[in-house]
Parts: sequence; structure tokens; C-alpha cells
Amino acid sequence: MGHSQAQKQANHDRIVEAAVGLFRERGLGGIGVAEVMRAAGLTHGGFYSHFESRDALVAEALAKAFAVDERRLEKAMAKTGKPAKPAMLEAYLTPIHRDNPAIGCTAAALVADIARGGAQARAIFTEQMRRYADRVAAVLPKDSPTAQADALFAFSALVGALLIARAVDDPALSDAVLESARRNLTKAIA
Amino acid sequence: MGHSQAQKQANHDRIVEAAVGLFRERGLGGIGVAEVMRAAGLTHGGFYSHFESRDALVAEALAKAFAVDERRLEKAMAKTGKPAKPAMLEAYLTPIHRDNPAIGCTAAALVADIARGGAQARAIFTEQMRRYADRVAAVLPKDSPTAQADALFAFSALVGALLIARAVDDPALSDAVLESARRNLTKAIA
DNA sequence: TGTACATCAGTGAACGCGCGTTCACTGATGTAC
DNA sequence: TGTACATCAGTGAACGCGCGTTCACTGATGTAC
Repeated sequence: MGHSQAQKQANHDRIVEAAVGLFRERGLGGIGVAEVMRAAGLTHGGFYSHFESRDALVAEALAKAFAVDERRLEKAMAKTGKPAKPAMLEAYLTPIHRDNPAIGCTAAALVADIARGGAQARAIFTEQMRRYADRVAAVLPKDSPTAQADALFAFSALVGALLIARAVDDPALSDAVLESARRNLTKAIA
Repeated sequence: MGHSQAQKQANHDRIVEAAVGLFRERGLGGIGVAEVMRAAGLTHGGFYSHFESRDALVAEALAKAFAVDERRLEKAMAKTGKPAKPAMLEAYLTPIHRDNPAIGCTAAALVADIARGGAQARAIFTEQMRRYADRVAAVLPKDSPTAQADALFAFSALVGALLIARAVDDPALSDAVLESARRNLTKAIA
């Protein structure tokens, strides 16, 4: 097995992408180095020519995951313009989103792990919350003094509802949680 | 070291109580059998004369934790009567609550772990969500068809805000998350 | 009531296993001539 | 342009460690007489 600079970069990206999905699905502590490498089509021994430690992978995967989420939000906001928010709620509070954490909202999947995690993870998360609040506030009426706070509240409710919907094992009750958040948030925002 | 039936029961209770706090603080996977036993003043070898497995402890601790939370909610509701909710929000969305997960809301501390956990944990959580929704709905206007759903929404927002406040490492932003949830929920409920 | 015995909660050593990490080795890549 | 060599990404075995679990042992408890 040889190597090339391009190959290495491609493998590195595949490792991080695999980690993003697996971390979102099973939590920051729920997946090992070996399985991430296997998911990327490599063996575990090579891990340390890409990352200094498992923690370094966690940090890089978190940054990547939030970057992806942000790009998604950006697109959604650009597409629908000002009244985009109801549509965003629809997309967020969905059985599909609930049932596919691996490709879903990173914050919802990992807040609890981040709260218990290292300083680096919390710093990345905090930065992301700021960026999110600013981005959403920019779309709201400019003179609203509570725009950023309101954005934070809406996001809190989204995250909480999605998490509870994921933990509940009765589909009907789970759907009801999503539905009630959809209704209440649409009302509050419109 | 001898034993007595009363001693055993007392030790059992101490193990479960220690587990409740430690699980809420570090997550369902964040603490080992040995450390729980140490926190209860025992050695790890005796664990299996109290529980069939670590999973059994998790289940028992979860049930206990939710029972405690429910009793607390009950008292708060009995004390203040109908307009108790603003006061409950005040107590929930507080830096003190945010900074002391070990004695705080079980659902907020462990939703994510429960969502990824076993069938037993999810069943206990689901049952608890139902009880919570019923209990709160009973206090709302009787003819409201969305009372239970509204209770679920409020709880979703509480949990989400508390979790995000815990993950954010900037105290000012963290306080802002709590504050904005307090304001928005009080408005929505009053 | 007092004595002999069985029970079993609790102890501490030991087990197997999975994990993060290290290491000697390999062979294609990229470079020096 | 072609050849010899150094580099280093990737492999797979091995390491130490912590974890859940097991086990032989202990001694106070509770019971049988």
C-alpha cells in the first residue's frame, strides 16, 4: 500500500465524514477509533498519521458537522427569503429528521455530550450558537432588540422537541411532540 | 462484615441514589459500577448481590430519578395553585439548575442517552412524558383540546434551553439562552 | 435463654474484553541525480 | 528520460488500561434446637 498527497487528503476527508455521521448517531463517546476507520475503508493503525489523538478527531468532526449544518441553514434561508422560517420548522420537526440523526442537526444530536465534554468542544459549540443567532437575527426586523434572543429560544425549542421525540418510544406520542412544537413555534413566529 | 435485611435495603437505596446523581451528571455511560459503589461507601464486588447487571441499575436509577422529579413537580404545583407555572419556569431556567445537573431535571440530563439507549430506558421515559403531560394538562382549562400537546411543547423548550445553556461556555450567552426562554415561555403561557 | 449452624451481603483478587495508542514493517510515491 | 533512494500513509500485531462481571472467602445475622 503506497500513498500520495491527494490520496491522504481524500482519506482524511472520508475519516472525518464517517466520524460526523457516527458521532451524531451514537454520541461522542459511542464510537471507537477502529470502527470509524473501518467505516472509512481503512484499518485502525493508520489513524495516528491523520490525527494526534481521538480528541483531535472529535474536535475536527464537530467543526465539520457544524459547518455542514450552517451551510444547510444558509441555503434554506436564501431559497425562501424572509418567510422561510415556517418551512424550516417543517423540515426540522419531521419524522424523517427524527429518525435519521446521522444526517441531521448536530446540535440536537450532541448538545448533551458537548455539555459534558472538553473545553474545545464547548468552544466550538458556543461559537456556532453565536453564528446561528446572528444569522437568524439578520433576517428579523432590524430594530427588534430581542431578535438574537428570540432566535436562541426558537432553536432551544427545536432541539428540545427533537430530542424528546427521539427518546419517546411510542410513535404517536413522538409525533405529537413534533406536531405541538411545529404549531406553537409557527404561531409564535408568524 | 456481616449483614442484615435492613442494612441491605439501606445500602441498596444508597447505591441507587448515588447512581441517580452520577448518571445525571455524567450520562448513562459516563460512570462505572466501581465508582458508583465507591460513592455509596461500598466495594464493587458486592454490586451483583443488589443488581443483576449494570443495565438493571440504570433502569432502577432512571425510575427513581423520574419519581423524584415528579414529586418535585407535584409539590410545586400544589404550592402555588393555578398560576404556578411562571414560578416553575423561574426555578427551571436558572443558573443554579444549569450548574447542578446532579440534582436537576432527569429528562434534560439524560434525553440524549435515553434516545440511544435500550428499550427499557425508552419505555420508562415515555411513561414519564405521558404522566407529565397529563399532570400539567389537568391544571389547564379543561376544554382546551391542545392542553397536553402544549404541555409537551413547554417541556421541550425547557429541556432544549437548559441543555444549550449547559453546553455553551460563555456565561453571558448561556444566561441569555435561559433568559430568552423564560421570557418567551412566560408570554406564551400567561 | 443459650448454643450451633446455615445464610448471604460484602470484600478484594482475578477474568476477559474492548478501547486508545504504539510500533515494526510494507511498498507506492515523489525526489535527487 | 531513466534509475536509485528516501519518505511516509497504511497495515496488523501488540501494549496497557479500565471496565463489567465472576469467584473464593469472611463474618455478622438470623434461625433451629
